[in-house]
Amino acid sequence: MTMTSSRRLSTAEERRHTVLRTAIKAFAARGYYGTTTTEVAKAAGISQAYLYRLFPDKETLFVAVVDYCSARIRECHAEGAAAAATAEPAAVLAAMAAAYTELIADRDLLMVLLHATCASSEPAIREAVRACYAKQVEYVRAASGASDEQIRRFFGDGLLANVLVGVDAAALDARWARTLLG
Amino acid sequence: MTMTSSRRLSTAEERRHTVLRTAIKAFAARGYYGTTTTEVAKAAGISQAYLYRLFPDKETLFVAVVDYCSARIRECHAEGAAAAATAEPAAVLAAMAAAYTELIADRDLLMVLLHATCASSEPAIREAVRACYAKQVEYVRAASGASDEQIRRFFGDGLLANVLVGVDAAALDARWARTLLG
DNA sequence: CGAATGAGTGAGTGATTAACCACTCCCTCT
DNA sequence: AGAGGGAGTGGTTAATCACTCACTCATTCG
Repeated sequence: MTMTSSRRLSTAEERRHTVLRTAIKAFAARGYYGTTTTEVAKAAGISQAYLYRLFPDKETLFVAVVDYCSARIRECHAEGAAAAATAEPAAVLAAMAAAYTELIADRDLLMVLLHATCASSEPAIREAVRACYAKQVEYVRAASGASDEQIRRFFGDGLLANVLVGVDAAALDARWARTLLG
Repeated sequence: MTMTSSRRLSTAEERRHTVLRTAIKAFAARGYYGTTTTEVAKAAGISQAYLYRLFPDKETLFVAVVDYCSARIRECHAEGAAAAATAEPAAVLAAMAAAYTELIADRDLLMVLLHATCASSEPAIREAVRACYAKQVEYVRAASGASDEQIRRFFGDGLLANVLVGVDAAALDARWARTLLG
């Protein structure tokens, strides 16, 4: 509607993006049910009322955050695949796994996805989580050419890493933790 | 204190046990943050006020439910191990995995543990989850004599199964779901 | 019998929450 | 200059939550 030159992004769109980025931190701690919209707004540096101008309701906001995380993971896998030593499936998977391990080192993104899986009794959230897995599996398959069995093991390892980060197993000096951390 | 014969269990203790059993269903749907104490009380068939007589607060109640689930899983693993064809680690692990798959078919117990992992930003809950994993890993190790690598794969497979049940992947007719279900 | 004890509840309380509305400020275009 | 619209907020509301209290009913024991 407005002008025809420069300054393409409307400020509201920028804000929405800021909210998604900062909301990860907020939702990571206590998930969909346990996080208040006020906390999300504070993390983004805006009022709670304006948060509701940017997103119609809490569920839509959370789904948008999940989609954002899903996209970040796909970027991460892509970078990993690009850095693979050879084009062999196993090598590509290993490179992707390494990139993923680095990505989830900060915990927040990972915890959001764990929380999203938990909150999948809400239909809209379940769909977002399913879509996230669907895109990941198909991307990994396409980029690596790995077999079903390899892909399954890839995701099994990833989920184990998720949980270990989730309970902060690395901070423990216990045999079970060392066993699972490998 | 009371009499010396018969009727050993106090009724309150029986009630507490009923609550733990039925609370699994309640907490499974929306987790620690999303489930109200009223819902838990209703599921157990008692008033919310009496729930608070049986458990000092919501967190203690939830931790007790997690411990109860943890014990159920260990029983399940034990039954699986007992039914193993041979005493070889791989055979014992396979039998345990089969028993576990059967156990989580009803979703509820599994979802509680997933939710517990999510809620591990509460220190008491994190400790309960860690204890649950610790007991599982050490039990599996002792009962099967498997290597660290085998144990890691065992839990990776288990967690993948958890998530797939969590998002009800079996109900989908999509390639990614078939790949991960194996 | 009567007192004591434990099971169990109805009716709240204060705090918090998602969502809404009326409003101000500021920028841009005419 | 001034109108129009978008960015952004303070204040509120109806509902809901964890948790409490005063109370009743049933059993048990001396």
